Amino acid sequence: MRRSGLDPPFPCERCPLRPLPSFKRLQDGELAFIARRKVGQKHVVAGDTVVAEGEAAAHVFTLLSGWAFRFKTMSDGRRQIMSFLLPGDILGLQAELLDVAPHGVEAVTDVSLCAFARDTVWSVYRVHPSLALDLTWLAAHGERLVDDAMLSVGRRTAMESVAALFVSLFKRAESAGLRVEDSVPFPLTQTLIADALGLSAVHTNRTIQRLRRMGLVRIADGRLAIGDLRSLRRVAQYWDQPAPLRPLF
Amino acid sequence: MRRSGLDPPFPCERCPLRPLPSFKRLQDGELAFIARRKVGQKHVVAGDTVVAEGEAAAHVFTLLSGWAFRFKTMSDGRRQIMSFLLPGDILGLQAELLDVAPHGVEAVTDVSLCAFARDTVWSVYRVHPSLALDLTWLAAHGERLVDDAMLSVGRRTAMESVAALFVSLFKRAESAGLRVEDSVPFPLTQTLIADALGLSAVHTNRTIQRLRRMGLVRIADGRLAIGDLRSLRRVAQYWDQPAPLRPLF
DNA sequence: CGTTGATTTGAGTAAGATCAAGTCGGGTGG
DNA sequence: CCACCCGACTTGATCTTACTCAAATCAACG
Repeated sequence: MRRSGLDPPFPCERCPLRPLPSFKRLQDGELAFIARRKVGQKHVVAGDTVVAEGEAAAHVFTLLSGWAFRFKTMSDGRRQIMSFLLPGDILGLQAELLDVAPHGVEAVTDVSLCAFARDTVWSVYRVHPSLALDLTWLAAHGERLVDDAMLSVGRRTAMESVAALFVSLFKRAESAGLRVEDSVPFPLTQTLIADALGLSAVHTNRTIQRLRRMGLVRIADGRLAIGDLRSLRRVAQYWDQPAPLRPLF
Repeated sequence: MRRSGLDPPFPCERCPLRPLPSFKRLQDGELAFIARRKVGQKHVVAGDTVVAEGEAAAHVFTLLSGWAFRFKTMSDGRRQIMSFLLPGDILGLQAELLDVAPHGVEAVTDVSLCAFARDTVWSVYRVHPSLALDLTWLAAHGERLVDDAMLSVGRRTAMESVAALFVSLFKRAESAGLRVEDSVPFPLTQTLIADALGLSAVHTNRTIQRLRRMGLVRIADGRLAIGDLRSLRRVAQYWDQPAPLRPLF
């Protein structure tokens, strides 16, 4: 296990995410404001904890690179993953507002996070109402993701759930600028997928194999490619509205 | 089916919820501001739709009285309830921010809602930063509820899920001032509970019967009483941190 | 080359779904 | 008042999806 720490902040002016077409442009002064509130870069090694379950809030973070997930565990070890976090996603808002993190956050890959000063949220609300609204937008968007996942876990069959997860992650990875040719990076183990969908790892494995044999997905070398998006969506019964521009902190 | 409509607003100054001990006190001017933005009272009859799935946002509402629920349906009729809404809960924030309601809302009982003017959210952010923060708090709190529910649907057994739902609803109803003696109103049908927990109605029925026979809950005359909260929590493996004061719009 | 984590396969089992009746209570119309 | 209807709840029987346990394979790594 390698070290985790807090480095000098990566300069927002050279942010690799912000220029992407899926992110909202900022107004004058807003970028400078965000940059000023950024206190450093946190690095967490794959498999390590970013935020411990039930811990008081440390910082609000934006995920700059790498994948992570939010989860809850039960005393006997059962675990439910609420959502995966990709570059551009914010984390720690709940913990900040509700005083304590109602869930843990763990890094799937090595991860780099932009850390914001402790009073950032409140200062955003006082100084930049439009950024504050963006923050609420991000909270609402986060809930939308969980709502979608809830439909999978509660009502979709294993086949449909896995298919829906693949479509959703593919689109999100694409919008984070991770798509190359017809594939995106895919660092999730089958155990993680199982914990996100409320399935056992064994059953998840068999389900993925079926999707593969149907030629709907290809997973190899840590990358995910979708053969026929239309068909996969049909299997999943999953249609989302086209994503609007999203804010980035 | 009786009529639904929009009546003159119930005066915020005489709000029956706000004085309750679980709600946050407001600063000077905030109540007046809220009252000014309130455009009317919407009444929806039990079983009717408050917000249609996929519809553009109409208003942001606060639930004044009655119970409702947020849900998604699949083309073949399978339905997942994301969360129940009790007096004091806000609804329509997601639809307002994300342009379209990602889920439907239906009334369980007859329901009365405080409707706010279309530009309310933005004006809150410009004029009353502290209220804006409250709005985000409510969004974050809403997501916490869904996260909890997700653990039930994904990882808890039927027994645990039902128990957890009962505990959660009992506490929420209590904090909305609905508790009388050792019971709260309980208008949910077993079908609704099933749709919230991702179970079949039949299995939900048998599970509730078991809880009853164990003496952990009593449900009669549309009310829910919990025999031994401690034991029920143990069965559910459900412990929440004591609720902090929550904002009310 | 042994270890470790991820994936795969097989066999047996159980939680929960589905199908089919039947009960109970509260309306509604005759 | 009574017959009927409807929705919610209940019960029994059967079936299936997905879980559990156990072991094998495979690749990466030190």
